[in-house]
Amino acid sequence: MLANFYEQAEEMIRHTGDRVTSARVRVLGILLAEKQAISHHEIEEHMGSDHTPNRVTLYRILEWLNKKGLVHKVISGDRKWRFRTNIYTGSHRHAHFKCSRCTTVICLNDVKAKYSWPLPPGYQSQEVELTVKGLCAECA
Amino acid sequence: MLANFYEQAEEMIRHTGDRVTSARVRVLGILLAEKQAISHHEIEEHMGSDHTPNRVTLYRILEWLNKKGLVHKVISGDRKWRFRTNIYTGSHRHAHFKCSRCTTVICLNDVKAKYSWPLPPGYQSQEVELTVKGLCAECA
DNA sequence: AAGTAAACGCAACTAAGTTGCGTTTACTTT
DNA sequence: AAAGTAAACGCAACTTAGTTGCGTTTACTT
Repeated sequence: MLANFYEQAEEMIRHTGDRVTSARVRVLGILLAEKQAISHHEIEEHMGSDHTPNRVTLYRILEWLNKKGLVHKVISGDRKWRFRTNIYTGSHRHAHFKCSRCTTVICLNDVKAKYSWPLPPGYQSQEVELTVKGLCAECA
Repeated sequence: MLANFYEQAEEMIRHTGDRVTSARVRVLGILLAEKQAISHHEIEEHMGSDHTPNRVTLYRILEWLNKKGLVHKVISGDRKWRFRTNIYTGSHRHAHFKCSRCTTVICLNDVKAKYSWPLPPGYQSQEVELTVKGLCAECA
């Protein structure tokens, strides 16, 4: 199962023209398998503690994936960046829901259609970071 | 000018029933005078370096103001909390715009009306944190 | 197979925010 | 007005996310 994601990840990374390293493949593979936006720390947990890349390397890989458009970053109330592949969304413009009790984060893809913000004249929107906080179905 | 804000701040704080301390009055006064959401650090700069309260105290005051509903917190991409009085908005549900070049933050009050998020069944929304990032009129 | 620049790992650092605890102070009681 | 008290405060030490510099390794090129 996961192997498929690794293959896909390798393909995507090769396609960027930059180097295909095992760490990049594994990180992107994990993010492809995961449907949620997950944190740096959660990614580390998904890799066997044996061959987890160095913390700094992981940050650099995530930053690189973001720069290449394979992944996007979401900030939420706990001051942590979370990462999610762009493959299912195709756009940066969508929201996340974070349960204040169980802290699970889900993506609110439906919101995408609603982004017609009335920005002041002359303003240009590049990216939208949104977190709706509340209680999920299980915790409500 | 600022004196008016301090008076108003004192009135608001007294109204909570909790203690009226000079630090609370000054912090809230600054936030009332400021139209933007500003960071902890920016608040410190607004106070004379002479009588700035301790960093920890400032955090605690801001947390208290938030708990009392006089202020709300906004997170944005730089992982910093920013604070803004609720007096002009009356609701937590509004967005902020942050210019990626000059880093100025403004409030997008008009967005308020648009919050009819299609949350999954059973989910309850408590708070919305949204930052639209892009270029403001001067930097575009 | 050798060369090279891009990735990586390590150590040390920064910056935001938190915790514990002893001291001060706004308010209450007398 | 003076004394008592719990809430605020200040200090020091800590935590956690993320960054920087630099020497070493490795994916790709020739």
